[in-house]
Amino acid sequence: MRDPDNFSDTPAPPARKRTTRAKNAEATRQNILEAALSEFARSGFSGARVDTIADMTQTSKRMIYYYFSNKEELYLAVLEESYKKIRAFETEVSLDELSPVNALRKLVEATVDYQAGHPDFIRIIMNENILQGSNIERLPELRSVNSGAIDLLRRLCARGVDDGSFREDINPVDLHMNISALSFFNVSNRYTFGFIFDRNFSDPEVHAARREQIVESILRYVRAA
Amino acid sequence: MRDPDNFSDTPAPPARKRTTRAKNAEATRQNILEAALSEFARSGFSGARVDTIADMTQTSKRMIYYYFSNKEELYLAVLEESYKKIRAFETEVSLDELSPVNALRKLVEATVDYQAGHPDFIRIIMNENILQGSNIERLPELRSVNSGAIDLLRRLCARGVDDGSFREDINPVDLHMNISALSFFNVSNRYTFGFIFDRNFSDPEVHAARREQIVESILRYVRAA
DNA sequence: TCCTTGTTGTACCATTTGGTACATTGCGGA
DNA sequence: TCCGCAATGTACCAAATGGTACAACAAGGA
Repeated sequence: MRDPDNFSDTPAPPARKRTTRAKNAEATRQNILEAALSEFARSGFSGARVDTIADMTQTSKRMIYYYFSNKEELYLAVLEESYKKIRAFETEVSLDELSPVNALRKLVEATVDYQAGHPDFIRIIMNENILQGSNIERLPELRSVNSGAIDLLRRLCARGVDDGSFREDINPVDLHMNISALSFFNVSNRYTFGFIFDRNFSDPEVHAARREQIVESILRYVRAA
Repeated sequence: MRDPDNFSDTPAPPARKRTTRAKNAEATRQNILEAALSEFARSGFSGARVDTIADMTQTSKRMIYYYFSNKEELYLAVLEESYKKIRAFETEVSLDELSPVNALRKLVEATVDYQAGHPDFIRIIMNENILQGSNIERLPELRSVNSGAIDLLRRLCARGVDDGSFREDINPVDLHMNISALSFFNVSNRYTFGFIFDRNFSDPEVHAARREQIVESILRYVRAA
């Protein structure tokens, strides 16, 4: 994913291979972003330590401030990239050749799996909500990004109404919210809920069973009559 | 619930009445707990400032360390009290004289309203999950506390199956999880979701409409056939 | 070859922050 | 009335933490 060249975490031997500096620049930036995602997700904005991020990087703290002028900007960059990645995922799921019911099933399953597979993303969003959305407001382009998800559902609902499998009065935003809520909660509250009710969501079987319940819940929500 | 005596939220005039010290002691502790809940909820564990909590209090930082030996213990006390309060609420909702469908409707509505009315509680739980449940593990009594919620649902399901209104294969933990997820998400993701999809959940009408969708979703989830 | 410019490492600083030393006050029991 | 101890206020500290000064290095154009 990245040129590991002459950077390493340990006190480091002088220098080994050698690539052009220009090439490393972007790689360094990405390297920082990945480390930052992990650290912000683990500890929240305030809990995250810039020094810790630097240590996870193949470069130094100096570089963090070189590419992202301060901690807040770095956090913002992480937030933006996280949302862009989930959008990319959504558009990848191909549903057009499936029946409405099967398409919705597939979409829900994919969403549940995606969220479960990206706990860092979930935590970043949780953290942003603790901060009362103060940063996301600076990223207005996310609105158009996410409205794609609604369009997708709107079309799907229309198809479902046409073939008689869905009821008519479904608001796609509510539907999206139901899907999001059920798949988000699985991950977001994994620790407290898992502890209190003794469910280990890391277990693949537990995950699959829960996913089926979510699918069931959504299908029952949209089905006609 | 508490002796309101000479405590108030505003900067407050020097000192007014005068109660016995002993009496004030418990009040001071409660006063600190309330301030801490608010601050931890607003900023998360790391983001919360002990000095800020002290400022919100009618007493000094010294007292925080007197009653709770350090920041972590204070956080733990807040977490514990939050859970105990939500338990108290659940047992208060009386459902026995209602039909299963109406009882479930009432329970869901009450849950949605309760969570919406206690955003600080929601944030505390979010924060605890960001911390990967490291503190809740030290409060094993919460397990028995919350298992009451499951018992309630189990009985309700049995009644519903008896009178033919509910399907037979409902797992009460899954049902509880659905209810929790849908009502939790409303509050937990209020800022990001609200911003992206332009929904203001503080608006009573928006809240009521969403609540009805959640009830609908749950009822469809349990209904027979 | 040399100089400009983007990139990077080292060492350091000022402030913030959790936490404490120490003195003081006043209630309640003897 | 007086003393012991719970309760509290003031002032302070050491460590952690976000951020920076400054120098140096490398690559590419002149």
